[in-house]
Amino acid sequence: MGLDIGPVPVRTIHDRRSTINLPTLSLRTTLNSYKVPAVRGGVCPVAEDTTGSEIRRQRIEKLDKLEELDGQRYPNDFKSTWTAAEAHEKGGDLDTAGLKAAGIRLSLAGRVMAVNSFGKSTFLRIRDRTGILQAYVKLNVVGEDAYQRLKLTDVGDVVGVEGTLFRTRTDELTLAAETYRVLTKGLRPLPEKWHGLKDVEQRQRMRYVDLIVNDGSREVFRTRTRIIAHIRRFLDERGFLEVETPMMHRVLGGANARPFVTHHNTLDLDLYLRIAPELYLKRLVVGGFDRVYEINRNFRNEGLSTRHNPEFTMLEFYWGYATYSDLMDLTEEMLRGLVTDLGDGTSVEYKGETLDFGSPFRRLAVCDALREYCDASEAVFNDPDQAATFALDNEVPGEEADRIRAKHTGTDDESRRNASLELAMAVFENRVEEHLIQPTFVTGFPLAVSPLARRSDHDPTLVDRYELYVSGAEVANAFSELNDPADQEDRFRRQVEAKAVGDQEAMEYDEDYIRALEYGMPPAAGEGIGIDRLTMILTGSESIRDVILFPLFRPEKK
RNA sequence: GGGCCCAUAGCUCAGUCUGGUAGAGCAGUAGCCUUUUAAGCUAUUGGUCGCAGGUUCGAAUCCUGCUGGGCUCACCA
Repeated sequence: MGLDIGPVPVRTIHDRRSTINLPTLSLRTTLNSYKVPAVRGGVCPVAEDTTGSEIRRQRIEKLDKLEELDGQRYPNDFKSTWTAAEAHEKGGDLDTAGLKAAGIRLSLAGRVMAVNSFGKSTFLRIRDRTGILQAYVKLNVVGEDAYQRLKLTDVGDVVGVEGTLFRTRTDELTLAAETYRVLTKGLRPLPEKWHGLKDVEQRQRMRYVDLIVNDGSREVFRTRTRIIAHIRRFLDERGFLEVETPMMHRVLGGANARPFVTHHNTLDLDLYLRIAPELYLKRLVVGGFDRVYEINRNFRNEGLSTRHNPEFTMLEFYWGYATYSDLMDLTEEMLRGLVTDLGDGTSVEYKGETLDFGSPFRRLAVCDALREYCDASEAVFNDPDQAATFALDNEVPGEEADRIRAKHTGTDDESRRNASLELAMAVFENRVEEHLIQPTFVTGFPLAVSPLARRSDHDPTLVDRYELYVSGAEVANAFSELNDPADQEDRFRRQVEAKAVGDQEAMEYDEDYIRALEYGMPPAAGEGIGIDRLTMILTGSESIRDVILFPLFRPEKK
């Protein structure tokens, strides 16, 4: 059974503020020195949390002592001259004598990741956004006060060090401190230095901690950004214009999915969070931006899984005077370039398979796939009764099969074939997708499941559409666009009818979009690529939550 | 929503099968230590064993329910 929850209202911040309870602040009453700033609007975001209270108490005491030494608790006047990476660049080629001669001075700020103390001298590993540089602090060099600050330092604090570069006995480039300051005292201990933070839930709920301690996690999100930057560059170079279209829609459309609903107070207007930007981007093609793209969020009110987050990022782009066949070539070129740019070579290891992006991608029609993987007979594609039996044999729920048949009431050959193909499509989703490991363009989609795609010139029951599958998951969906307003009107009507027989994911009739098409949309082809899923494959992540910085979770219970 | 699995110190984990005073390493605290890098040595703090019931003389351990999470199925991209 599917999730049978209706549209979920999204409350505004204003609404939530008026209903939230003021949490108690345990520390405020037990620790005089824990100074809490006033919070606007009387809503304090600090919830009661006694986690590691003993350790926190000790660290707050250290913070007090630092204030006694320095006159303030959280100084913000420290400037680092170089990053850790720049220090390694400047000093990396010099040996002990060379460094002494060069006398390279710098100041560096970052988080303390490890401390090795010898009483009157101490090594610190300091990490900034670019990497790690070791610092060496000696009592007789920095003086009593600075060394006292050092003794009040814990792993996890943010510090600032100024000094010159030298090499240790083990030949490690190190900053010999002349001054030492604690910039931000960490009140909570970092996870264990060797095993790190492994608990999946904690890593995702407290991403800030995950990013501090897990190198792999930082790398995944850097790679995600590189992927998006690469795609932008690729499209920009080819004359595509990046735009932003509305996230709040009055008419549901552009995809088949269940929406979130929100509300505009002044206009007293219910709005959907968009499930796809498609219909707006194609309005822009009408407007003359015939190479246009958007990389942004979509929202779908459906279940959560390792492949689904309620908000996810899509690239959608539209290319005037091109066809879905041109798009296949462009997509291959884009992904091949991306894989080459990110790693070495044209293949990617994912879930124990070597995915080959170097060779031309396989192209496979839906019907051929069903013949190959499910032994479908010809009758399955033309006779709704045979198709229904085929569907039930392949674990399509009877309820779904009935609903599909109810949408196709005509008795002519074309209607019968439409019904058969839509049933066959359900089997494809159940039985074929999992086999499509290597990048594969699946073509020959039924018109019945493609309300926005251009009808095939060779078969009126098919459309010029493909989906790209990689590692058994849909990564892209593309088609030659339907720009015949009369045909589009007819397709919208069918969506409305489908909604009437219980298809909760069907689109609504979009009058304004029809009007736009009546002004004339140039022939065009468009594609959507799931950035999260692409990132999963290119970073070796098995869960979508590993490539989304802050995935949706149930609220933490107190 | 169904199935399987998990929840013990700030973190990583033993202990559960076979019920008998709550354990280790790291982190922390107090010392020693001026070239370490999972530094070392000595001592030591820290737990309502996810929550609520039940069985029992006695429950981290057995039973039931609940909460949160993971995988998976369904829905979907």
